[in-house]
Amino acid sequence: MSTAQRTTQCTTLSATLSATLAVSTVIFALRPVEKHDDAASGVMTLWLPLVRRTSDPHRNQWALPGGWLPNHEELAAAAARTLRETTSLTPTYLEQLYTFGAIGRSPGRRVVSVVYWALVKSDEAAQVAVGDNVRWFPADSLPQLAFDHNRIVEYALWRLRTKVEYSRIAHSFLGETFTLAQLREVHEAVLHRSIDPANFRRRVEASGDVVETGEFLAGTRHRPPRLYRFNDASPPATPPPSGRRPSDIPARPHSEEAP
Amino acid sequence: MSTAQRTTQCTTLSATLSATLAVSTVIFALRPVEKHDDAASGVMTLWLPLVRRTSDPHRNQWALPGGWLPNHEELAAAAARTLRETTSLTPTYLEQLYTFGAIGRSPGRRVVSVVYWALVKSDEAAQVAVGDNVRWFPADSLPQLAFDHNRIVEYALWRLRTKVEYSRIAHSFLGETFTLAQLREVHEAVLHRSIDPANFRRRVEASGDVVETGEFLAGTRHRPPRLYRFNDASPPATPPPSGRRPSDIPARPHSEEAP
DNA sequence: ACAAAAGTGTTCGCCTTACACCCATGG
DNA sequence: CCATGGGTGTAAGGCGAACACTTTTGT
Repeated sequence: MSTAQRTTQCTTLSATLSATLAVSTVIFALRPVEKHDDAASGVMTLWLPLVRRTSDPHRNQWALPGGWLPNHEELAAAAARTLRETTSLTPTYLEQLYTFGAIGRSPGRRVVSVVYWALVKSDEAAQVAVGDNVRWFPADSLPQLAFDHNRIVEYALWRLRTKVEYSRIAHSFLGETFTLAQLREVHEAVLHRSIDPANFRRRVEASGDVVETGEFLAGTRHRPPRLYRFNDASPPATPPPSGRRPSDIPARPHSEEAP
Repeated sequence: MSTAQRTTQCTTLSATLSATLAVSTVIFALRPVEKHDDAASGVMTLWLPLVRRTSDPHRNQWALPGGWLPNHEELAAAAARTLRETTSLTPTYLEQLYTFGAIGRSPGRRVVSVVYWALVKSDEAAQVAVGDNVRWFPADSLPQLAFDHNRIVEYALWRLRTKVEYSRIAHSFLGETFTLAQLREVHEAVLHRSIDPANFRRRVEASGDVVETGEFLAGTRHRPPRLYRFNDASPPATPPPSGRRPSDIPARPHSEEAP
């Protein structure tokens, strides 16, 4: 096949079908809420990092990290890569959220965005180099974002809040070991309401999602709390296309792609 | 911009990024299960229509209805159209399921498929013209399908079964009015297990999702059952990006696209 | 000793389940 | 009048919400 032929075919394809494919990610982390005087209070809330656009549709507006999908890269891998390149974060949780493809969503050409959502640990989030083009925003009070990104974040927030109640994704915000109070803080920050410590303890212990380490956390102002660890053996209760159903199909390593 | 320039740019785009975008749909309907002698028993089960591929990757294998995404057509509209063109069905429910884009899923070029799932009413499903290239299959025992379509159907089935328990999509299988026994049949067929009629009645009545019509269904072998109607005023309890959250954002007519 | 957080016990009300029972109609 | 599905009553078990209470540490 000559170059001319290939080029012609491409023109046809691109004119009649073929919108441009992009991948974006909504990243959530828990960070201490700021006081007026830039001191940090102990209370944690949901934040997300945004990047400032440097090119033209919506130049200078804040937007979700993302980029075009390279032909040779898996969807989830592209999400993880663009996320790392723009914010230098590594997610502990990454799942496809939704695909946005309405015709008018990007001025000019048709763009279809496969959007992922990610959770990162608090300590890692603290190390992000913020600058003129990357900044954290409180998830509940965002400025006006580029494209339809406000709606996307809103949907991702809803997804996070509903999913935290029936799955164990809250662990993704925490380190290897944690106290039940810390785990409760995560739930309280995500759902932003207070939770009865006694009932929370019993619910979590009964779920089998955590196991005692035997260790205690030292250095607290008062009685030292037990440290727990995530229980890898308990069932996921959720199957986005690779979090497989119990039976049949052989699981594949680490991606959520079905072939 | 000259034609040459445009063509060159296109070649670049298509070589480095831009996979091809497709839309497919998993369609579910309830149909009476077949007996060995081709008589129909009264029991209903889940079926889905598949089309036989006529072109080359996986030629002659069964596959989900679908097609390439035209540049000027909304995602959901493309799903509804390809579904109508291949099976002449009109869905009463249509929702985005997931986007499958793994590199090896289609031999040759990279294809990213935005997959929808749909429900159609039983009486309409009965009128589908089956032929050599369109046929109904029981959802639980499919042949080997083209591409990754077996996995896609498996995921759609899981989605249907979990969603039927907390939302009112079961109504989408039924007509304008229905008896509680018919509604229960839908649940039983989807979940394939029997449900206590007494408890089911109370649960549904308490949910507020249905209202009595005052009419009764005549012509049954025994006591005539009440007819109910779907209650449009009760809350959706579910928000794929347009099934909006209670508050803030103005609802948009009928599509699930966020702009 | 006292404040404050860790952790335990107990009660209440709601919802689901199981199952016994009555009701209405066609044959 | 009786078989069959429509429809009602009721009691037991599970689970979350509320809240009183005990335990253990640092200061």
